[in-house]
Amino acid sequence: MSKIKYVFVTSRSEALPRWIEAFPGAVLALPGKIPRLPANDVLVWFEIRAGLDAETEIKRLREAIGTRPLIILSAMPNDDEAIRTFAWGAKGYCNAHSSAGNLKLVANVVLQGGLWLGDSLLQRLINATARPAVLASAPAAGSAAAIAKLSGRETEVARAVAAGAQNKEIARQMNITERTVKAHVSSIFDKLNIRDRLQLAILLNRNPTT
Amino acid sequence: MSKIKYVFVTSRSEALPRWIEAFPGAVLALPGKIPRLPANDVLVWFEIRAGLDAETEIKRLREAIGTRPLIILSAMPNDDEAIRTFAWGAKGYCNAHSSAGNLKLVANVVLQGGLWLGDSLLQRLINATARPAVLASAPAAGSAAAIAKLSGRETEVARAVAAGAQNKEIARQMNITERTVKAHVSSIFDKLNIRDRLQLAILLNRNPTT
DNA sequence: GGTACCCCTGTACTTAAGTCCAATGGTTTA
DNA sequence: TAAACCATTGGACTTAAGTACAGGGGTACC
Repeated sequence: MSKIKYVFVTSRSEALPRWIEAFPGAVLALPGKIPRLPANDVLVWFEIRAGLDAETEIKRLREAIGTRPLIILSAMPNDDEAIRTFAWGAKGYCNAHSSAGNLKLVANVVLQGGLWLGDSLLQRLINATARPAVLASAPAAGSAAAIAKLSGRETEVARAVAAGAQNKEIARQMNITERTVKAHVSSIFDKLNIRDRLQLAILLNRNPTT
Repeated sequence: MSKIKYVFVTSRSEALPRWIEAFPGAVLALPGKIPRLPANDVLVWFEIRAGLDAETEIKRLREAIGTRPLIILSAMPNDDEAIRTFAWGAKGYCNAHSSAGNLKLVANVVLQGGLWLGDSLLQRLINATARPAVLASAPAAGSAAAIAKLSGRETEVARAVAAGAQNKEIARQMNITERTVKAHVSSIFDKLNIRDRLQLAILLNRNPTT
């Protein structure tokens, strides 16, 4: 992993000392004035502040940063706010006044592909999800029938493709060769009688009507 | 952080080579036969295997390990199983055949207080939780808001792409050159800050809330 | 033991996709 | 009227995707 660039998006005039302590080279940006970002290895922090439409700002920010990881800072964290931010695509949510050490920890976790959220929050998510109705409606109707024809690994690959992943990414994630991913992908096309990954994404992502 | 002890709970007679590679000093234990554990710095892995009542086992295991972090391994990971395991208190869920490097990564994330779960899973959790309250007031930032930024022709192209069409087909259909289609497509990617047509399809096809 | 999968990989090839640089003519707007 | 989009295209290029052909090792079933 090469050098990571840290960008703090906040309406403050200057960064909190702890942020700088944690990430000396960090860049400060105002909401709505996001600088151009390099292709990768960027971690974006957004601080929710009073008197600021977090939803609008975060969504705008998301468009500016694409799929780069985003962590939300809040001076007064609470579960509801956290859930909303995760719904907007955040990978982490933590106290804006966390120590430098904790910030680095959170950054590490997120950069390694993990999520950062409190235990109470997780429990709320689980409780809301682990109900029959939700579970039942999860996989789209069309997809369920389609996926049934696939083998275990093929299913994994198909899901990843439907989520927008490229072969190389899937290979890394599943710890196999890109060649093997291609083999699975071809087999999937064959079984589902479709021509390319775009069709697969459409098939698996389409809504169950109802 | 002092030395961490890793315990793998599985019905296998021996650990997978990758587990040992990742954690040379790891201990193997059978479900129901958990050894006494030191006070802290223990990370417990539990492998879900066919023909085993995961729920009962995990709950029993939970009693034996207290609040020590638990990560679930599954040879055939899927979202439903993952949700259930998190409901039972797991901190992570990953493929039992992950590489040594990945296992260490997951361990790191969890030991540092993070959670490990796939993106697709998070999305399901979020959707289940946030839908009634949040989405009600903010109808699908996805398609509508995104498309608004596109010009007329770009919108046409975007819709065709999201429907699974190839550039050549779109060209014929719109009676322009494939080259022009490409230009529109590139412009779309640029405006929506996405990388390829697959992402576009996902963006436009994801539930526009009725 | 044979047949049929599944999972994994390699080489080599064709084609679709996407980008870069560059240009033309039309419309809208400050 | 200049600036700023929009729609259109060309040439050249790089890379991702997908296919064809071919193999190895594993499990499951008859």
